[in-house]
Amino acid sequence: MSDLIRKYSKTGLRMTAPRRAILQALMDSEDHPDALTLHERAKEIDPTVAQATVYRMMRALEEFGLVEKHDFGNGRARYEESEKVKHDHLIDLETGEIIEFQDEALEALKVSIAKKLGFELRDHKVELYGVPIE
Amino acid sequence: MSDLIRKYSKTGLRMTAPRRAILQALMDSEDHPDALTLHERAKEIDPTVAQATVYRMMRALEEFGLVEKHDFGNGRARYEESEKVKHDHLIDLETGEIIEFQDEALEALKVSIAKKLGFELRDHKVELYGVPIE
DNA sequence: GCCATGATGAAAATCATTCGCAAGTAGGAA
DNA sequence: TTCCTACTTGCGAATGATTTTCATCATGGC
Repeated sequence: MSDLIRKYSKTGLRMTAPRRAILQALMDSEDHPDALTLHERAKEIDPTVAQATVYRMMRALEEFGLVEKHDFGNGRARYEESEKVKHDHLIDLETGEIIEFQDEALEALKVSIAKKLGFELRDHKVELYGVPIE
Repeated sequence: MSDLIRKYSKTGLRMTAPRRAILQALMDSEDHPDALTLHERAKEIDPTVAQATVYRMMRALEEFGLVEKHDFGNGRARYEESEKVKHDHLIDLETGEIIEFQDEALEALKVSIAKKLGFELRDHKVELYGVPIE
């Protein structure tokens, strides 16, 4: 059984057809869809889902930490399921493709920099923008 | 004479009263103002400056690299004069205050991670969000 | 099965930002 | 200096993403 569904059931939020469709669309996504794209995908499962419901759902999922919201600079927020292993993103400026990466040294450095400044790190955002070599 | 004015004159864009006011407001700012705040400040110098002009000007300044645009997650883009020494930001989640920092190891790591993934780093965004220790 | 509390769809409302346009002006050319 | 034209401006309307309103509907504990 999916992790996301299990986590969702722990939030106390009601399970409804639109929400099931949105959760399913999210689990089926391998990319980082924005709300409108997610709406398209959810409608394939349940054609009655409204845009507003997707926006409401994404906000709720984000508040409960089940989903992460990103702004990759193109005007629409994009989402991905939260995972145990944190990763950051590199955006290919030529294709818009998003590459995920995970780097221990970087994680450690973030914590250490925050501490040096007198802060406890609560959240962070690292995005690299680049072009393919050659 | 200000660096910003000098750099602006090299862009080929015309110098007008509204633009001079916006540039001055920017130079007088020690924080990371958003477009509307900048509009307020520019109006103190030249009360006729319109919002649209501020937005147009900020877009132009960004395109010429004289200014950096940030999204610290509060819905409005915020700006700061570009500087020779690059720095990143740590946002105090309790006060909203923005602390600038510069870390050699972090800069090097960003380049190295991008290269390892087969990319040439063109731009990046690092934001740490934290709460003061104690 | 009942019903209070949540959830939903549709459309209107917000908010930051951009655009259209008619009128004004910087600044190189003559 | 004066002219002329392309660049700018202010204003208000337009946009586009996201949020809210509201009347109606449905979940899930009892």
